[in-house]
Amino acid sequence: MASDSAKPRGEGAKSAPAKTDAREKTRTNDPDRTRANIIEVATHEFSEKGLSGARIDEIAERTHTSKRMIYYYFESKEGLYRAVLEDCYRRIRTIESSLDLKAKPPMEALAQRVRFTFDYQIANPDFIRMVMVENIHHGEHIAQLPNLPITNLEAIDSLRDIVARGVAEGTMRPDIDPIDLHMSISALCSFNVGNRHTFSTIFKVDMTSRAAAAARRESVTDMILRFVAK
Amino acid sequence: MASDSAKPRGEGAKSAPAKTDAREKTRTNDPDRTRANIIEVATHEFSEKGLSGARIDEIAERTHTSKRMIYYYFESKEGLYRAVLEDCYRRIRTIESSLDLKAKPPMEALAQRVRFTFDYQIANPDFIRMVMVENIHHGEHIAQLPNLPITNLEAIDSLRDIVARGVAEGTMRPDIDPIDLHMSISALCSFNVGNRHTFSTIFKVDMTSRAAAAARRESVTDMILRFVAK
Amino acid sequence: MASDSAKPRGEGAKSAPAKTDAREKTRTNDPDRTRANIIEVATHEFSEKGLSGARIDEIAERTHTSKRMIYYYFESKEGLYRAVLEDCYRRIRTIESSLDLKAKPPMEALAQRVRFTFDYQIANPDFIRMVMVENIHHGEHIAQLPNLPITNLEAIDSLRDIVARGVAEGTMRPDIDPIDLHMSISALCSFNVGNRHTFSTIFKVDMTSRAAAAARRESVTDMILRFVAK
Amino acid sequence: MASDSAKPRGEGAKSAPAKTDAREKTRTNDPDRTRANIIEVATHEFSEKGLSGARIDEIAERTHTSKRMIYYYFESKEGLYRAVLEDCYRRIRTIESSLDLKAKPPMEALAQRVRFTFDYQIANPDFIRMVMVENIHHGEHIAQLPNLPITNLEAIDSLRDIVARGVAEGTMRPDIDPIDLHMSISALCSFNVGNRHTFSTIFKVDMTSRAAAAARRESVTDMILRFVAK
DNA sequence: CATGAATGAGGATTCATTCAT
DNA sequence: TATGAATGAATCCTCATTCAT
Repeated sequence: MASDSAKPRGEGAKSAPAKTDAREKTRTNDPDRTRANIIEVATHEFSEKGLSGARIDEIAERTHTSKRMIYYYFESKEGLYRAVLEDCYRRIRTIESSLDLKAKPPMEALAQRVRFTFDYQIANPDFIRMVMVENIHHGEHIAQLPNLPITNLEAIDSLRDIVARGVAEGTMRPDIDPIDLHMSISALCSFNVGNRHTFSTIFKVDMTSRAAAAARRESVTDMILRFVAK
Repeated sequence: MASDSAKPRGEGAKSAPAKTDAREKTRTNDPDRTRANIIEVATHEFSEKGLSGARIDEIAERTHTSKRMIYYYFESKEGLYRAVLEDCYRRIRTIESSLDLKAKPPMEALAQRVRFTFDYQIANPDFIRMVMVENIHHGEHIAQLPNLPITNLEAIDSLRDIVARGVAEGTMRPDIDPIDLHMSISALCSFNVGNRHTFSTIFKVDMTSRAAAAARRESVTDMILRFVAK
Repeated sequence: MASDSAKPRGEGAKSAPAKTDAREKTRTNDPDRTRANIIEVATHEFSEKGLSGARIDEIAERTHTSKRMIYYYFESKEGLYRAVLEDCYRRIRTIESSLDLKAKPPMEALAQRVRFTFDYQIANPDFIRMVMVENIHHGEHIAQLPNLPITNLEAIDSLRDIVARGVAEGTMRPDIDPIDLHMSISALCSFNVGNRHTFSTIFKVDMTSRAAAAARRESVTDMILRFVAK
Repeated sequence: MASDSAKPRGEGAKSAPAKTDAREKTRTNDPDRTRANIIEVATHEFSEKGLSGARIDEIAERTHTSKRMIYYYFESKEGLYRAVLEDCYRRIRTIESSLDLKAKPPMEALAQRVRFTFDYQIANPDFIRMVMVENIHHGEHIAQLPNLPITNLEAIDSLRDIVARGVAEGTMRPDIDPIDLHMSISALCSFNVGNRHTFSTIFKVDMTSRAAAAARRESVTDMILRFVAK
């Protein structure tokens, strides 16, 4: 149904600057744009309130179109949610792929990868929040996405390559499982965003300031590097 | 300990009048039990479906009592949710406190602490799921719980003690921040439960088998130990 | 779900006269009555506009309760429709059963049966209209009613008895199939109500006046009697 | 017979301007054919689901053209419905007229007429279903068709002729009203198709098999013949 | 304490129809 | 003529919550 060529127009919703012309409620007749705009708005709504908490009316209101268009393109609230989910994963994959770490020394490459991941999560909290939402729903929607699983293996391949080079070089332990390593990186990098609210409340600590984030980023990077080091 | 455990009957109680008289005798049902039963059922419902996804009707149905009782004890859906949240944190605190690590060598104590945390999350997925749900809601409800923050500092104190002993002993680095360490342990131990669904779907790996859990537990423990090691 | 003891309170909706007390929007707390009232109103709406043409809002408006109650008792528009359908068939069965034809001479009994059926259809157009609506929907809803089919066989049994007596008496042919006979009676008696609008428009004839109905009733009765006569 | 068959382009046309010029050449698609195709598809849709149950989108989808064309030719859903209704009646009239019964002996002619009608209904269930749908809507649309009523009187005239010949011949009763007779024939012949679903469900009988249909046809024919017989 | 009935406000979804190209 | 995009106004349905008993 409909085209899926949605041109992703940046991760940060509201900040998109120049958008050529008239904004609100202009009949676009550009399906890709309409679609992308809906997804952009919906991403924020779903990541902020969850699947059941999100309101189609609210999404429609923040959109350049009407509620009816949401159903025209996505068929249902869940259909829209799935599209949002897919889009989130597509974006992170695209960006992760753009990292070129092969030329760098393994340890440095790994550090860069960790820092990049850490920064990405902080810059794009919608992503990890969507992941949480989807996990609350037992991953039932991601399981329905046709062309997702394979693609993300790039992240693993990249790690495997780094580790292999590190081992060859003698700086890394040989018994590192790339998937396990990826899991640890993900866990450590997403916690700061995903669990920010409860953790900071309970332990009365700041987790969002630049300083706090920077310190945590180094701690996380350090932890990963020490883990793989020989 | 008759009926005084129906403690915080709502932060902004509007109508609940004095009800400690004649009525008491008609039914012998233990209010504590009723309350506990509701919380038990609600915990599962909220952790499975989130705050907005959970249905009061469903909770009432699974309960030994009726919907009316839920409102009688908790005043609103949010009131019930808060009670559930509080209960979750109370339980984990109680259990964490029961760990006596002071007698053990620091490294061993830390390892035990990590393994314990890891196992607890696996055995009680409701907890981490509730934490996720609460974070989706920006921690606004946990912030309203009157007597929570202080209590959990025990976990930090315990870690601080272990690290101090490790440093004194010469087996641990001196520049370890206990809160940062706790964050890492939490992140690594909760990821397996919290992100299980998306991660296993995307990377087509098993995360729930005994073997997978055991391997991951050791990897996590290893990571923490290497991190603090001198 | 809910009780199905709905006390049928007369076939003609609007005409019900004395109803004890206050009418509009009084909290009844008498589920049977609420249910019956909803069915009464819904019967008319569905028979007038069909399943898809009927509006839940309209039904609710004409009811003593609210739209919400419709869903409370009947779960969905289709659920309400099914309840209405069942009620229609229950009523006609009840009334048909009340006819005591065994004491009368066969020919006379049959004539009375035909006239009664003819008059019933005219007096209760909702019934045959509901049957038409249900046939437009391929009988899919009546097929879902749990306890219907058996019961209506009384109508057949009654006819079989009449014919048997007529045959024994020598006034009726022996090769009359009671189901086939019932079908003819139904066809002839329902046409006047069911196809009234198109037929009278096309042939520019009056079908609703007392005289027209009376003449048609005799023609139909005559046709049936001649058919079975020896 | 190029484009003049797009006859009654709406009884209350609001906007349709003169469109008989330049455009004609761009596409060679035969408008008559397009119209006929739409009507064909719509006939089935309306007769299957009723006026309110039918979906313009579905009709458009099953059509060789687009939704826009439906509105171009028929102006509205009701306009299309009316066109379908008219087409149904036109077809049955055309076919009924093709029966040449004047040469046959009256009783035989009548029998043939009944059998023909019976078979036609079975072969064209859409017709009787449309009639039912229209009656559910109180015949309000057929009343709007400009040139229908007169035409169908042929059916009555034909019957009148047969009966007159039968009376003259001495085989038929003199007091037969042709309209009343037509009504009976219609009732008996349409019931098998129109009420098939409910009747077969309630009485657990088969009404669609060849054998069942044949038996019923003879019963119906027999009933009509006995009715008119002297 | 306990229950089933009742409800208003809101939320997802659908539909006939029109517009831009 | 023809098409896909777009839409407002319903329309069905749900939910937390309250009332009568």
